[in-house]
Amino acid sequence: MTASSSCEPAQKSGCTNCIMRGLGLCTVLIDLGWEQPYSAEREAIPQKKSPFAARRTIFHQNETLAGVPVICEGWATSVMKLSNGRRQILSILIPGELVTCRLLFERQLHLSIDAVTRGSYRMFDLTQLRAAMTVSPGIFDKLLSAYNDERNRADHLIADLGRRTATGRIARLLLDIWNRLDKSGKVEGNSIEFPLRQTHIADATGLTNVYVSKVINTFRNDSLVEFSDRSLKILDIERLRQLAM
Amino acid sequence: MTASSSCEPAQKSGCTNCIMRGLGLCTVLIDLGWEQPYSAEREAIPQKKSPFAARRTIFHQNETLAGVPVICEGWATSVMKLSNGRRQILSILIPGELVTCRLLFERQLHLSIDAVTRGSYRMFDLTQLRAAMTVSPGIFDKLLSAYNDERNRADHLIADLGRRTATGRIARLLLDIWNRLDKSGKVEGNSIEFPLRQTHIADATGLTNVYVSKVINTFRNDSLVEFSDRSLKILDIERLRQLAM
DNA sequence: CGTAAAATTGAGCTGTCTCAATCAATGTGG
DNA sequence: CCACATTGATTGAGACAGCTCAATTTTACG
Repeated sequence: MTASSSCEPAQKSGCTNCIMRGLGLCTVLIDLGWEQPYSAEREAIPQKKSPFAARRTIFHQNETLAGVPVICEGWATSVMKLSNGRRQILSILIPGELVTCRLLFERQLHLSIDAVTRGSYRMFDLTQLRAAMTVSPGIFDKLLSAYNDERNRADHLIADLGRRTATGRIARLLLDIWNRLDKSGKVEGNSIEFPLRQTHIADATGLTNVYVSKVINTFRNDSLVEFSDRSLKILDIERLRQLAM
Repeated sequence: MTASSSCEPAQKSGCTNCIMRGLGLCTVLIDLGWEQPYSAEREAIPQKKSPFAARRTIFHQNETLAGVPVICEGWATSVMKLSNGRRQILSILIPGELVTCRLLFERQLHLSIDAVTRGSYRMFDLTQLRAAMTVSPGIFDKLLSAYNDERNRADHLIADLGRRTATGRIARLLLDIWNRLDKSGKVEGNSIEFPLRQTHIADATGLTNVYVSKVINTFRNDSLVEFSDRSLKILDIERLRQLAM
């Protein structure tokens, strides 16, 4: 049986590298054969997954959540929307990632979660997670170190926005996503899935979509990267790293 | 007895609003009469405080710490230093504040802590703190919510740097510091202690010291603020808030 | 009191933005 | 499965916010 149109191919699922699976918090799914390729059995698994459509806001700024959402399939962004109508992307969420560890300790979201592609998330119950944390020091440490990673990325983003030029910021964004996908073995040949629009890059780097287009074109003309069919190929990673300093 | 030259007046100590005191983690000091005004007794308290000089780096980027430092007196900054020589201030540390909650879960500092004024810090033992956290849910929650606050500020800074103009960023920085001091009752009349140099403001807002000088002068000419003798007086907070949007 | 650090000022430059028009790609409903 | 509507990308011309450089003055500090 091939995958139906309502279901992503197993490839795109984040389960393999999902933080919750790493914590053993997903045993039910493992037992049920979740990691097997797409199959009738798999579709029979109780679907607690919530789908989301592309380009929709999944959770609104200031919404209150009773759990911690994890992105199962598809890409999303966490966005801060300012009163002047401008938007700043705080982080790009790829499959298998927790939306934000902050929700482990606070029910209110201070930012909006917007979908890039269509996909799905699974909501992990907060009290259940907190209980797991107090019982198991391993889980506690891993979740907190995930929080530290989040914080680390935020700090680097601050430095990028405050002290780097457009070229550097964009190069760093591309390399950052590259590295994250690389860690979970999602680099194929020298290219990765890359569903972000230039608008997303602009909102993530504090630039204009117009200017992003111009910078990306210089990258293309210099044979650094190639975009095609929602994927990114890096042709000269060394020179790109140079631009990222 | 008046304060000796080697000791700040009680006014400048952060103990009154120190997070550790709030957590009851400072009972020894309380019992010994720490909260009394400057006195011979107070000076007799076992001094675990470590002094630091103005404008010095207190902890270096990538240093490994066995505890969590709390600023007792004086102001400091946490700074990210880039390879191109530029620097970005991630946060301004005022007396009574924990340097960063990240150190509760990770021994390595990823940024540098630089003093603004001279002052002192006290190092809280990591294992002792972790133990207190596991024993007392109250302490756990408070420290984690402090971490959330930190994270929150980082997110807002990202949005500021990415999507706001120089005027807005500077206005927001001034108001942010104002509000933090206000919370701990340190606004007197309509002015606050303000030891930051324009260079600090520049590094915190991602601008140049030259341009900061120009913007601040427009603020002065518009009778929004007044700087004198390391203090800041806000003359028209409403209009300043407008500029901050 | 002398030296180092900080602030000010001006002239010129440039990276990035705005506006606007056009073209390409993607998605949707009949 | 096509036609239309929407969203995204490209391009060019012009404007301006914020930068660099450099000289001078003011302030802070040992």
